[in-house]
Amino acid sequence: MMQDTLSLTFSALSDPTRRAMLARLSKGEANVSDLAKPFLKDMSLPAITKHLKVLEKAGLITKSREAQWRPCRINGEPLKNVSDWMEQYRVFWEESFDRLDAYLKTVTKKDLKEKKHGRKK
Amino acid sequence: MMQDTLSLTFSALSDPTRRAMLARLSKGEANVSDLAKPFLKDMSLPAITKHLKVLEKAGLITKSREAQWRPCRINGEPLKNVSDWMEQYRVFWEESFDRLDAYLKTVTKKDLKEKKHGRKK
DNA sequence: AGGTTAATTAACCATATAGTTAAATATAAA
DNA sequence: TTTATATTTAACTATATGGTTAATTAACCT
Repeated sequence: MMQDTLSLTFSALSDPTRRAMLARLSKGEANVSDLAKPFLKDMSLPAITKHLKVLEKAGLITKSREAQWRPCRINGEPLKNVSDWMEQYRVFWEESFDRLDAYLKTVTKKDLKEKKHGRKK
Repeated sequence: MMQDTLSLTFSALSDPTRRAMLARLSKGEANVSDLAKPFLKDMSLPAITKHLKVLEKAGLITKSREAQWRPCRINGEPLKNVSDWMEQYRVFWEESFDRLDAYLKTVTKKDLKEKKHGRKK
């Protein structure tokens, strides 16, 4: 079972169908059948409803009512929490480039030496 | 089933135990029993092993061997992918609510116009 | 009222996930 | 060689997840 909001958000984002729905909603409001259209060859409408429920429970979208349609809108707030959580780790992917760079420089130097002295390892 | 790397990463991050392990590893290398210690009142060691396997398969940590210990290190690369994915949504949490609201209303108006003049898309 | 469109709910199924206990493996140390 | 420590694997269980089809609800349109 999952109670904390960050887990709920990450879990909702861990599905490509749901991420595609968010991507669509980032271009503007859309109702359920609009959102379903790209996926109806792969899955049924009830499956879509379920995915939307997951997004809704995570607070990533909101649904309203307009006649028989349910227009959905993206809500970025939970993504703010993800972004805040990510910040503490930024150094670990920016640093890796430095290390790779340093490593490549080392290898190059070593290689040059090896060539000169005809030695390996 | 989950094949794409982004889904794998989000899924690995959707558990508070695993995020706590990452937080611990962000302070430096640690072996399995170090990582387990804060959780042994809540779960068994095999449960810890499984969580670490999830993190490892997502590429978020690497494990090496040192005598009977398995020192683990964080690997930030998958988080870079998450960060890149997140960028397209930054506008939805970072801009003022008024501006975001205005933006969404614009998109909605366009959609309504399209509806008025007949078919969408 | 009857029919159409939009979306959800119910009931069900298969697989994945997160945990358990008990046994096994790997290495060090006595 | 035995024992202790660190960790994993095996076998199992319960619940969650992601899908299905069939039925249902809700609102609109003649």
